[in-house]
Amino acid sequence: MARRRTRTEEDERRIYPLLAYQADPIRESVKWLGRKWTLLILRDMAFLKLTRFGQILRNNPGLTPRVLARRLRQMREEGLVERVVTEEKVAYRLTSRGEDAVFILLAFLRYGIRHHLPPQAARDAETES
Amino acid sequence: MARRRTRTEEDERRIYPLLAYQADPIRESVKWLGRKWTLLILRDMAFLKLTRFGQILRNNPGLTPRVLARRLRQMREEGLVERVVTEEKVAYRLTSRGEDAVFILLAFLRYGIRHHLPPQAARDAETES
DNA sequence: GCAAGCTGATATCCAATGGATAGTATATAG
DNA sequence: CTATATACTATCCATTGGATATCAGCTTGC
Repeated sequence: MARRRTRTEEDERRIYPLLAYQADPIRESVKWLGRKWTLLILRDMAFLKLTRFGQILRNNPGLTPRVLARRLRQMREEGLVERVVTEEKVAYRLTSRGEDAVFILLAFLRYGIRHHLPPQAARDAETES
Repeated sequence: MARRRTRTEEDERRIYPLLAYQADPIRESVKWLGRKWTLLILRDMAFLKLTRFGQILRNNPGLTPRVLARRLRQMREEGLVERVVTEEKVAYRLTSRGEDAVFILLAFLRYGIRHHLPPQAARDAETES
């Protein structure tokens, strides 16, 4: 994991005016990526290399086909994934925009390691063995 | 903004086993931070330094008092914010765990700048003036 | 050829969540 | 005494999500 970095005053001077922007970038990106299951689907595709409807479904207990279909459609609208049909099979692939969103997943991963893993596991995860 | 960094194979070898973990850190952190309005409330507190119920409410069109109250209660359960009563006034403050979650906001901010700002504004935002 | 079993979905129905709006308790201002 | 503000809570309806069944298209066994 990258070394922790503290936000500086310089950071804040740069960030503040962006939030006042008519289309606040945090609000917009949360709107497209923040709905239930979206980030977990993205995780399955980016890290576990899952590409099939059924794989993603089986990997997420609680996720139903109805919701997965809707989410994939919305993710296609945002340009995060594309639907590819090859040899009569359907596959979903991350676009470059989808790859860009992986940085968000890494931030969640780091937070999760720090705050939702038992202490010993968190130490193992942060210090390379 | 930090320079872009490409994920390496080394990264992937480190990330994969974490996802197989019984309590997947991405799933856990998304569960606590991924509900509607949570990240926007966090943004208001971290970047705009809002501390009052009414301030946050007014700054988020569409957010209702009912939902804000529930979200703040849930955020207190997760230890992201604390409720402080001083001189008969109520204020909410980020805890250190809340500050840790700001890295997630920065990831959303960067994605939003790249993909949800008009091209010229995105360039202005990424290259310091 | 045809039932059995995959696949990627869609349809129906009910539960949970969120949004609109009104109201409450307390305090301060005029 | 009324008006206004703050930090909520209550009621009600709309939207979203979850459980389950079903479907169309294709392959596989026999």
